[in-house]
Amino acid sequence: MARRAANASPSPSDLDARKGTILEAVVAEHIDTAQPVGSSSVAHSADVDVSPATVRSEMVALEREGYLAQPHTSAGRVPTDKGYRYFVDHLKSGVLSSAQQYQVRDFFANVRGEVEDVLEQTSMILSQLTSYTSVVVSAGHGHASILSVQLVSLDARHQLLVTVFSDGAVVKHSVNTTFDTTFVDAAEASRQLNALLIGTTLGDRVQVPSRTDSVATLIRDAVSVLHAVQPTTDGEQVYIGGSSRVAEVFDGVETVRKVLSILEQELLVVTLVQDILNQGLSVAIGSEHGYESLSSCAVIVAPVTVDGAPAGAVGLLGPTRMKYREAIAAAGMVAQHLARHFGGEDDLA
Amino acid sequence: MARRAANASPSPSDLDARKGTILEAVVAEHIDTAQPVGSSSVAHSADVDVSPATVRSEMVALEREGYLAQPHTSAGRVPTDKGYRYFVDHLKSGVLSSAQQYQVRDFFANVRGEVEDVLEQTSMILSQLTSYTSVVVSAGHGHASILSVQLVSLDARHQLLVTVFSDGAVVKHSVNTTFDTTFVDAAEASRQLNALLIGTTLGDRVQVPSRTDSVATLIRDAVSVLHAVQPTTDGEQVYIGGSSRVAEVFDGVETVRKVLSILEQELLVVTLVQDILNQGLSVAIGSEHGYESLSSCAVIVAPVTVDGAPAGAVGLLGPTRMKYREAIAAAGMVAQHLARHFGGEDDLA
DNA sequence: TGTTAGCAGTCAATTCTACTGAGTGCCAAC
DNA sequence: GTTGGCACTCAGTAGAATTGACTGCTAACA
Repeated sequence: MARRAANASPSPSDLDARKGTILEAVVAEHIDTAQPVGSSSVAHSADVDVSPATVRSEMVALEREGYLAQPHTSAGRVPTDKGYRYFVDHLKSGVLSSAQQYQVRDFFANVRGEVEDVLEQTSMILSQLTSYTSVVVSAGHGHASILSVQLVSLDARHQLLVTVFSDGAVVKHSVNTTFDTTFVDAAEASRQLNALLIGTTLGDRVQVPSRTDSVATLIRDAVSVLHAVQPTTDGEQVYIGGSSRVAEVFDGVETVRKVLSILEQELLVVTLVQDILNQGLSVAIGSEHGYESLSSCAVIVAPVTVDGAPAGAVGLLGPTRMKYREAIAAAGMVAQHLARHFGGEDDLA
Repeated sequence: MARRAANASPSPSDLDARKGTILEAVVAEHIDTAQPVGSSSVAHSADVDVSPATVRSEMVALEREGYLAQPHTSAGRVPTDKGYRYFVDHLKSGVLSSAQQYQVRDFFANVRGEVEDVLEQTSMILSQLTSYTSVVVSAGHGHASILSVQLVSLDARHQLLVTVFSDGAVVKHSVNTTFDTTFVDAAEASRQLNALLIGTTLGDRVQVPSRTDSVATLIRDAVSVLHAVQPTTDGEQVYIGGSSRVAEVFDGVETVRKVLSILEQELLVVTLVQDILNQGLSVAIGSEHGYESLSSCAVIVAPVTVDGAPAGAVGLLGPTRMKYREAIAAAGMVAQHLARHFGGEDDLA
């Protein structure tokens, strides 16, 4: 896969072959064992055939260049974020085990129900597949056009504005008035709102009636409520799967707490995923994403594109020493299946 | 508050005054310190004025009767679930600090937005107030009547059925057909569905047309999709606040994982809360609720009643050694404000 | 010049031991 | 029935000794 980071350091940061091999061996072993890696185990690893002493001198160099770090003098080396970055950038693309592939295919072949349910279940299966916490983000309907709007009266002063978008999203907004509204007025407002809004997107400005009668006021209120999108979001949904994995995968109560606390804030998660995609990355390691409290995490994202338009993303959140190969493969495969699932193919539900 | 458990043991399990005082002192101190409690600290506590030796002999009795347990020979005593139960049953009702009361009042005075948002924020504030994980459950719309149904065409074979309930809930269902549907047919089906369903509840059976034309088929499909409620749920929503608290409040990775894993399963949480309410309890301690993996948890629930009908519940989840007095008071106060917020009072949003 | 073996040194982690002190149960005196 | 006192238990801790997994350095080697 060997995705190059768009924001990679000016020099291509390519190490000579032997240093590269050694670094990769260190990272691979550290991911496996979670322990500092010593020179001898690297020297005995498959791709390296120099003595421990040579490995040691190379490690000194790698440490000086910032790829490795030493917890204390008499310990082995541990990769830094930069070390992981090199590793990920030079990763050969992986594939899932056939059992896992089967599981994904089987899931998408049989999944039924509303979009929301599918995304939620997708998130669960992705987490199950990787044993990391997964995140599925669906794009907002900011660019979807309106198919229908309807005002439903709850009582004389409370209306419910129900809007249906071309992407199948249904959104409700309360419209409260300071005057009583008759059913007739509500129906008339509904009719005019439809005429006004169908085919527009939330970004389009529309010409609202300036009259002062109750129907016109109702229409103005409804449009303004509808268009009052949050500055930070336009209806993205987040589905988090396997948040309990956080407790398994990270060590230290404080880390677990921090990560959970981030996951609680859905807006933050959306922003995080979009930031990473905007940086052109597919993996953000440690401090790369700029979220202080996720500095011991790596985030993998795979965009989901339906009919050429971005439709969301799937992500995985794990420790920096996560199994990148498998996780990237899983996220990629799920993203692809998700895209196909929502792309033209008719689902038989 | 001194709520008696509906399922309390046959005998009212009332200890003589001194035993009771001692037990309460043990529980109170254990809640405070998380440490086994010894005879001397109990003897020196405010409400007890006998010597440590006497306390010891009473403790032996309390242990024999199952209220206390000893982690090991030379340690103090720790309350059992039964001990906590006694403590909770004899708890005097507490009140929140005035700062906390102010916070709740202020919150409910200023909160705006859709029901869902209010509930979500309520859950957050309750968690913040108590530093436990909070759960807010809204009742399903199984008993709400239908205000409006509308079929919106996504394309020739995919319709969206949008249903508005009298409680303000909006629900969508996909209706997919194997034949092409014209806009005219969809509109006609929509009209007839309205005539058929408005005023009914999901429990009511309705007479669907038996004709075989496309409009009638569409109507039948729509009604069956709508009425195909899950056997286990009828649209309850769960809002969980402060799940990151789990990491602070429980010790042991495994416990944290188990609890998070329960919280991930929203259906389970709804069932749990309803089970507890059905048992007539307001607090379920340890094994009382029958969920194996929550055996080290206590759950506090307070029902929310709007206009005489159950409208949901708020809950708190903490370790068995939680601060019951404060937590019960907080849950109670929030439940009450929530009821008032949705009961008749006009919100000015 | 780059690679290697060997060696001395470092330091976290482990193990062992001894000790401390909180807490008990029991008993005899009140 | 209550209490003080005493012997006993045992988890937790602190300190010392040991281990062993590393390193960096240096001298020999190809």
